Amino acid sequence: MAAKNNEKSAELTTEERIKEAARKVFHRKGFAATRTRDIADEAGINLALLNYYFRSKEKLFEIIMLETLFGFMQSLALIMNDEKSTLQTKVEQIASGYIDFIIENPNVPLFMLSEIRANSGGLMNKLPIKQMVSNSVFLKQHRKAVEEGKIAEPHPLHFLMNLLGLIVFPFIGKPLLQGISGVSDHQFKKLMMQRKKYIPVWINAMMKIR
Amino acid sequence: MAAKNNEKSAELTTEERIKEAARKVFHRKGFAATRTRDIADEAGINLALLNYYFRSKEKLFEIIMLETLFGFMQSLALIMNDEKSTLQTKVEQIASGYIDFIIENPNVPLFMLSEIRANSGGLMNKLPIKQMVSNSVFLKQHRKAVEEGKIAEPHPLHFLMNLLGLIVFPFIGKPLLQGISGVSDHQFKKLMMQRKKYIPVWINAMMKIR
DNA sequence: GTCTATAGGGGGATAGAC
DNA sequence: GTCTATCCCCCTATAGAC
Repeated sequence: MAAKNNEKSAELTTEERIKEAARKVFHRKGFAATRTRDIADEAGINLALLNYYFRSKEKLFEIIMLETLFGFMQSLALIMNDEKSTLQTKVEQIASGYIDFIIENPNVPLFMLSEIRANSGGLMNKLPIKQMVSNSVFLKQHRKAVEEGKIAEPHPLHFLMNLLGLIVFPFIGKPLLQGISGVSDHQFKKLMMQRKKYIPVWINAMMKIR
Repeated sequence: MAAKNNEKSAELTTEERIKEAARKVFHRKGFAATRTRDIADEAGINLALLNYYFRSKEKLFEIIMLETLFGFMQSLALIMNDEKSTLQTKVEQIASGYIDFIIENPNVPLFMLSEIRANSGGLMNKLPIKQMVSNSVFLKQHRKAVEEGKIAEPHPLHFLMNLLGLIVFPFIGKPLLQGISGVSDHQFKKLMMQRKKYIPVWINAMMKIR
C-alpha cells in the first residue's frame, strides 16, 4: 500500500479531500443547509464519489461531527487532567488554547452547539465525555479549593460555564457584536487576543481564587 | 373591523396562529431544517394557507426573524438608555431580565446567532441597532466610569461580551454542559436562577466597578 | 378563507460506462 | 476509482373547487 504510492505524496487522497471539504462546509452551514453538491464542488470531485466513499450524507456527517466533538473535548480533557498544573494554570491554558483554536476554526463552536441541539445530544453519548470530566483532576482541585475556602461559589458547573462563556461567546456572537459596535475584523481579533490574558484574571477575580 | 369580530375573541386569527407556529418551529429547528409542512401541522391548518397569508417560506421567515431580533434588542436598548439607573443597576436588570426571557424562550439565542451567521448579518442592517447602542446612556456611563478610574478595562465591548456571555452561554451550551455534568433540567434551571444574583456580583468583581 | 390536487424543481442516491 | 446520466422522493408553491 505504502510502497505503491507513487502519486503526489504531499497531497491528500480523494477520500481525505472529500472529508476535508465536508468538514469545511458542514462547519460553515450545518447539516440541514449543506447540499452534497456543495461538498463535491468544494472537494473538486464528482458528486457520485461522495456516496462511493461514504455511502450517504448522514454517514459522512456523523464522521465529521464525532471527530469535531472529540477534537474539541480532548484538548479540554488533557488540560483538565494534568496532575502537575494548578487550577489557575489550567484556566490560563484553556483560555489561551481555545482562543487560538477558535481563531483557526471560527465555525466550530456554533456548529457543535447547533448540531448537538438538533440531535438532542444523541451523538454525544457515543463519547465518554461525562466520565472524562467527572473523574478529572480539575474537579478534584476545584472541590479542594472550595473546602479550603479559596473559591466562593460551590458549584463547579458555574465555574465551567463562566470560563467557557467568556471564551466562546464572543466568537459565537461575533456578527451580532460587530453589528452593535461596528468594530472591524482586525480590531475584533485584537480584542480576542487581549482576552487570552484577561480571562484568567477575570475568572480569578470573579471566583475569588486565593 | 373590531365591531364585526364575533369570532371567539380569546383565540387567535388564522394568520396569527400560523405566525405563532412558524415562530415556534423556526426557533427550534432554524430556517434550513424546517419544512413548511411542520409549520402547517403545528398551526393545525392546511399547507396552502401558509402561502395564502405569507406568500413564501422566506417571507414568513423574514418576519419572524425581524420580530425576534427586534424583541431581543429592544429590551436591551430600553434598559441601556435609562437615564436614571446606574451602570450597576443596568447590569442587574439585564441579567435578571434576560435570564427570565431565555427561560421562557430557550431556543431564541441559538436561533438568532445561527441565522444571523447564515445571512452574514444582512437582516441585521434592517434594524437601527448600531445607533441604538452607540448613542446609549450605557456607553456614556461606561466612558465616564473609565475616565474616573472606576472600571479597569477601557473597551466597552469587553464589558458587553462578558455580560452577554455569562448570561447567554449557559443556555446555548446547555446540552453540552448537561452531557458533561449530568445535571437534570430541574437542577439546571435552579443554577440559572442563581445566576441572576451572581452575574452582577461577578461583573462587578471582574470589571472592578467601584 | 380554506380545502384538495398537483405542478415544478431541487437534492440525495444509484446504475452503468469508462 | 471516477465520471455521466438519471431516478425518485420530498418539499415549496400554485391552481382551482367549495
